[in-house]
Amino acid sequence: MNGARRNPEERRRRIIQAALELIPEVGVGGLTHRLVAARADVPLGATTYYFTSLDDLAHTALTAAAELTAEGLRSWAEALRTGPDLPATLATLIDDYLGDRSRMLIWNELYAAAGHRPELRPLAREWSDGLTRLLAGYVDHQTARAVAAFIDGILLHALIHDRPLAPGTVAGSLAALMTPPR
Amino acid sequence: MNGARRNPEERRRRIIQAALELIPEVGVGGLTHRLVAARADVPLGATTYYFTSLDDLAHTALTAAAELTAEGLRSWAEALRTGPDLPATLATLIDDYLGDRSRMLIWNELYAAAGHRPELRPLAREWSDGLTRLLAGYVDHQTARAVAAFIDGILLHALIHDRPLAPGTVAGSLAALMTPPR
Amino acid sequence: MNGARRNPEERRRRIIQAALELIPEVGVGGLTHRLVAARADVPLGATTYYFTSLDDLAHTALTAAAELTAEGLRSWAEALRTGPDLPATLATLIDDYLGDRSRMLIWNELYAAAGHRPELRPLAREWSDGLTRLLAGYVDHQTARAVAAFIDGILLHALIHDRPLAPGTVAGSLAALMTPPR
Amino acid sequence: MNGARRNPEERRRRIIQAALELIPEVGVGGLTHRLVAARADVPLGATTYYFTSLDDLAHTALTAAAELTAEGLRSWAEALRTGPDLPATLATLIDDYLGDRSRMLIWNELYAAAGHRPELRPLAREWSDGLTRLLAGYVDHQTARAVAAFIDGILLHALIHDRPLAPGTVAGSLAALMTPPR
DNA sequence: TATGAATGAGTCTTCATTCAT
DNA sequence: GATGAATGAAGACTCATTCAT
Repeated sequence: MNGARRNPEERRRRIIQAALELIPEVGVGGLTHRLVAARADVPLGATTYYFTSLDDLAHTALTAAAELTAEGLRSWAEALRTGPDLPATLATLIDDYLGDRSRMLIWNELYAAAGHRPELRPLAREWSDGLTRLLAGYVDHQTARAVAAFIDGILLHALIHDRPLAPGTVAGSLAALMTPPR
Repeated sequence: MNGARRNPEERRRRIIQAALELIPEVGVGGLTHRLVAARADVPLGATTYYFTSLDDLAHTALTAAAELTAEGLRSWAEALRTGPDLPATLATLIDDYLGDRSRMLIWNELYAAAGHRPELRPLAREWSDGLTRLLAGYVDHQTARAVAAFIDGILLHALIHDRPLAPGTVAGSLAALMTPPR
Repeated sequence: MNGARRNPEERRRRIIQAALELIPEVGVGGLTHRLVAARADVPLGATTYYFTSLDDLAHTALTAAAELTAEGLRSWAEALRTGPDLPATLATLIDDYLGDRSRMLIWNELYAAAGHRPELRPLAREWSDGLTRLLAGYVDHQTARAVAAFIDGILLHALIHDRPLAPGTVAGSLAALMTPPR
Repeated sequence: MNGARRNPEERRRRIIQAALELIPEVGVGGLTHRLVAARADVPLGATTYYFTSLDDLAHTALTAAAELTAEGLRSWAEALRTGPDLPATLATLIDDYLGDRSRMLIWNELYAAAGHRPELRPLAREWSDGLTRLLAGYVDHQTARAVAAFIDGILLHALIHDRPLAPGTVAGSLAALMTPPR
């Protein structure tokens, strides 16, 4: 009777979505079939039916997060292309990102998990590599890497400090980083 | 006859040390009494005898890591005081840090764990706050925060990339960040 | 092929039955998952699958015992309604009860457990309250309470003495208790 | 320096006293060396040093409780000897007893424990037998047993009901029980 | 195809008891 | 004589995974 509920693709998506909601709350390591099934409001069996194992589920969810990130990068690209001032636009984009704490937490979990699960490293690199590629359209590659690292540092700081760096400061620092030495 | 075995302080230290070895391998969430006991080569009961709970053990180990970090900061302070050129000295220190992958992994685990375990946030802040305080002796506070964030970003990048940023690039970026705009 | 094993209701009942068998042997506090699972001839996991916790299991078993007691009271009611002489009939019923040592032990365990587990008190009151209600159909309420207390005292004595009170004595005492003072 | 603390007899007594305090709170089965040692404010080792095993400790504590009960019976004997009216005096004594909930709980624990630990049965019988002996000085033996059972029933009821039987009712019932049928 | 009952391995934790000091 | 460090057995409980239906 409930077509949507019975749609396999939809089921998978709900489960992944539930996992993504839970990761910021309990960490990747805190995921359990039961927790995910309850959050997704699907039967317990569904989580093992649609995914080979819990690891598979976690990996799929993190891949989905990476895909979302790729989308985010595309919108950054668009903004940078049309924005008037590179550092200021970047600072604004970063400030927007800071508003999505859960996205940052997922990413941080991914970094940590990649530390002891090598198969996650390519996934963990996606954001940073994509960001570097994007920036490399404006500055040289080494500088792009440095700026990407700086941005990651800013996000990391925001996670554990009550007050993030002020956008103005960020913009200034970005400008300094990206301006070729006189 | 068995003096070593009867040395409580030594026992505690061995257990903490084992936990610190394991965190980079399995993550904070991957710690188990059994794993720690086996690594420390102490009976299973010892891990619960010396620590109220596994959480207590993990927290104690992370606190010990923070203490090591504080020591590291003191040696950075010394190096900066005597070093000729601030950015170059910092770049060297960072490069040294990059050699201690396990220390970086522990720190990263701490960041991630702090994301869903608020009681760890003060601990997670220690490195970043200490670094900021140190830098604030040389530049204004906002800049110090930005530089600290940058350094954390560099370390993070090194964790997931095969090749870290070149010290020369780092030194250049630091100089740019720390030089007051003309 | 294994129909019986797949019958959840049956499983639950077996586990509860096992607990009820064990309580007289080891006490409520002596119940363990392992003990119950072995007695019920079910896998260890079944005891935690069907009951939230060991406390839940014990509570459920005691509730089942209370239900049996309620049935017992209904048959007492029937017997008293049709019996010729109230005290003599009661004495006979009590004497019958004395033959079921395990039921008495369970009830005694419940009383003791209720002493330090307040959530069991309502359950512990069921027998005594039901009995009082029943008797209140024949004598005034205060007397009914006194008689109910007397009956409980008789049962208690039987538990620790080799030889219970003689039914004749019991009948005489009941008659004395229930006869309005001249 | 602290002579009392170092006095072995005193130590034993403190431990037993602690156990007696704890039994109403956690039950006989809930006793642990640690709990008792903490309550008695003695080192953990003392509880195993002065008692062969935890069972021994519990048994000794219950024996001490029985001894207290024997004392209680002596004062009942004295009261009954000098009191004007037997049922009324007994009712008063019972009412006093009801005020000492912890003593009732200990006794109830003893009854329950005796159910599955036969070695405790003689101890459990002490109160009831002593009471019967005492009453046998005033009424025939069978009646004495019945009255003793009634009194135990009253105490039991008080444990699980908020409101005990009224002393007046108790006195009336006792009078009825103890008056030879006309 | 989909489910949820079922299981047993593995987790943290408690604790009686031992024993070196 | 006394203590408290130490240990390993055992307990409650969780959960990934399997599989009958």
